[in-house]
Amino acid sequence: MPKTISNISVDCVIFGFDFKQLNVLLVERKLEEPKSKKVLIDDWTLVGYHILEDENIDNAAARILKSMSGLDHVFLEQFHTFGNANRLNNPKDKLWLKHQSEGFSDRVVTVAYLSLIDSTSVSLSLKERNVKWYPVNELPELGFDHRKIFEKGLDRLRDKVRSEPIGFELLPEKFTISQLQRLYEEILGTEFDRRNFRKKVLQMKYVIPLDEKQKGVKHKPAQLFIFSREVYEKTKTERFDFSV
Amino acid sequence: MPKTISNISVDCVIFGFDFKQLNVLLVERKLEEPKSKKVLIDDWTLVGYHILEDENIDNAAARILKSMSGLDHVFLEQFHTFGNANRLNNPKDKLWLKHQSEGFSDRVVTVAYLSLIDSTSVSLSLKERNVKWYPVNELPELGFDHRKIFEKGLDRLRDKVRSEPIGFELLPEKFTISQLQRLYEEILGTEFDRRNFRKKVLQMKYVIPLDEKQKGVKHKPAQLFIFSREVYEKTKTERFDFSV
DNA sequence: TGCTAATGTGTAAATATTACGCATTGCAAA
DNA sequence: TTTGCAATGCGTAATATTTACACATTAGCA
Repeated sequence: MPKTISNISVDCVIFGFDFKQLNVLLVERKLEEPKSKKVLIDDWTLVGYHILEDENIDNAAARILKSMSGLDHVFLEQFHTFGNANRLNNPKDKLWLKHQSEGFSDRVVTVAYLSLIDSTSVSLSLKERNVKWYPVNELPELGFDHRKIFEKGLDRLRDKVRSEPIGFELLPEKFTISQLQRLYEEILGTEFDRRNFRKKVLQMKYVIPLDEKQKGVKHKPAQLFIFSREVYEKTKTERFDFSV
Repeated sequence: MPKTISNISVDCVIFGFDFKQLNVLLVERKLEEPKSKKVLIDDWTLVGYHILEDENIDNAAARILKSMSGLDHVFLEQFHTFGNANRLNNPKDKLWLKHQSEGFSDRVVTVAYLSLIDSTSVSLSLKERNVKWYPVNELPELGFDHRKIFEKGLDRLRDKVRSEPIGFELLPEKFTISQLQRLYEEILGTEFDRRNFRKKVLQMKYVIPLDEKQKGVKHKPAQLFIFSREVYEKTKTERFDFSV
């Protein structure tokens, strides 16, 4: 691995959706006293890493995302940079950094990314550290200033999902209209009328009905749809709008 | 001046409005061969500077903005971080950096800020370098990757002005409805129907009519209004919307 | 006094949003 | 085989919002 830049890092707020809840991907941060095995730190963080010399920041984020999820070419977008002088100054964080092998600066600026992935297609590669999906409203204690970063990422998702068709990134390629509705309701914390929601979606020419139905459900199976970015780009004149 | 961090900077895209055009504040970047006086570089850049050790990034931006405009407590918001490995690698930029006294890294990540100021209240403090307002569609050649930064800043302004009441930041405290309309038309590149625009604005309870009229115009003087952020925050339930 | 260049107001038509009820389908239990 | 369940799929009326558009008013200035 080439050398990293000691004072610049990237953190990813990676969202997934399991048809019930909106989840975020976290990594366990655990530190034990070598001899006594006493637990010094046991909390969670977003996934992140320092950027490499000669590496574009976007590429650093993509690298980290791929190493965690195995996924490439998914929605990944910078949303904010956190660089307060004291952001790594609380005792636990200092302790953690001291125990890391690499020589990190004590003043690190981190560029935060928002990522949306189809979590049904991902099996977490656990590697040496514990990685887990947490529902966004049941988060454990987060290290560093990651709570703040997470909140801002969620805000950005909520903002953006209303004006751009990025919700689809959280669903499998083929999805039903109810699944899409549940997703939007989860993200925005609202409820839509089922019939009006359907009407609205059917107007979007880039949400394309398939000749195929849902399987393995114990009720009337719903029709499946796909999202076409190509059609979306072509017909962009109509404003995308999922306002509450 | 305390020491700066060599690989992290801040750049500000500062917008102003002169009731006709939307302008951006630029600084001249000029370099002459010491002996022959041959002009090696003569172009323009956004205003920016490296951050100081122990200085929060937001504070660095505020410091730079104040040093240029004399203004404090104006609209200032981070919008994107630019950190491609090669962003300062073109010959002119390398030459410029070589001639700067301070020891800058050749890999600098810059955090870009969007600022909106009432340019009618500002007299530029020229200092040692030439500072000028340029209409956003008549920009001169920009150094570094500042063209790209500017474009993204303008995009952000256009986005944001439609969903949040930030346009007022570009106007004097007291303004007429036509001035507000011209501002929105300039930013969004559209035209609004005068009567419908007025109707819309008058519905906003946080745009408050004064018992005072425009002076020094040679036609029927218009009523003056002020924007009240306080009232806005209180009545935020209604969505702010200046969609095209 | 009259001209000019803006401001200031109201209404009808078109469009978009909301509210809401009933028939249909496939599975599973009786 | 029938019946009940749970969700899908469809249509219409009421309401709210947006758009289009025309004429009277005011202050400065010639």
